[in-house]
Amino acid sequence: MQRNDMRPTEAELEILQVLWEKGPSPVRTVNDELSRKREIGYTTTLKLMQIMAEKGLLTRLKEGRGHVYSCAIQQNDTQQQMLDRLLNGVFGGSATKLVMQALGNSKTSEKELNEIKKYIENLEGGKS
Amino acid sequence: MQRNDMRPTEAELEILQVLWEKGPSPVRTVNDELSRKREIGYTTTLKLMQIMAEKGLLTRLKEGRGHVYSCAIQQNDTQQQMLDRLLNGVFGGSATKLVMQALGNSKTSEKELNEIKKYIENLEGGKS
DNA sequence: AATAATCTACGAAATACTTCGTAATTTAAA
DNA sequence: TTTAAATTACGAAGTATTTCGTAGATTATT
Repeated sequence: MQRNDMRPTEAELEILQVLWEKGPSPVRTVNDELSRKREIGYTTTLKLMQIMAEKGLLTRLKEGRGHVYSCAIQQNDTQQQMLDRLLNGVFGGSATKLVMQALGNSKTSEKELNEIKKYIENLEGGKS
Repeated sequence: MQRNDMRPTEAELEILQVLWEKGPSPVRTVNDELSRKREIGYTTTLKLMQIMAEKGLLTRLKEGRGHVYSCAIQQNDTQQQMLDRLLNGVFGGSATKLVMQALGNSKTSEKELNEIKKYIENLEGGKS
């Protein structure tokens, strides 16, 4: 399994997002995607991705004229890790507090709220 | 109200945590607290807190030989802001996904799960 | 008042993160 | 095969963050 203490930076996260969504892609694709949100030079994206490959956040394969990059870390693992960080760093470790705040100030639909309720009941079942 | 787009850094967050928990405190107290977790020089903490005061994250009052610092931003606001950031940055904006992940991999007690369920039902009531 | 202890102000080094220019390389097109 | 287009490698500048040393000021002790 991948090293677990990786803390992607803000910029790295943007790139991971694209790759998680679009799957393995060349720099060009990632850069195009990032450019839709903000101005960013091609070589900036390239450099970031090269560094991420060195760090082990991405892997890459030669493909035609350039490379195709893939995420080396799971989206789930990253989510969990960053969640833990927020939980301990800002919510004093209370998942309850975090969950309530997340649901309170967000436009979560009734349907989704119901799903969550079911999910909780499932958890409760598993514990008893 | 306080500016809403403040992004405390990691180190700043540590300090805010202490002040939120202990209330207004001098540098010495904050530094002692931080030192329990990791090695950090007094002047490092001092400098950080001075910068935070400049930025408007903290306020301070002369008190005896030194100063007493207080948080200028609410814990709630900060929690919400960082939650939003995580939500959009890593969970694609889906509070549901985030909540499930938070509950899934954490040792939330049955009692707490129940509280959350009630909280959700309350939300549902408010929406209909 | 002299000495010691504590705190502040200031500057600057050390580190981490982001950005991009340029030159070299590779591939495709003319 | 020459030219053009795309990609890479590399270095380095720019910015933000974290760290701390030193000198000076303030307060408490002797």
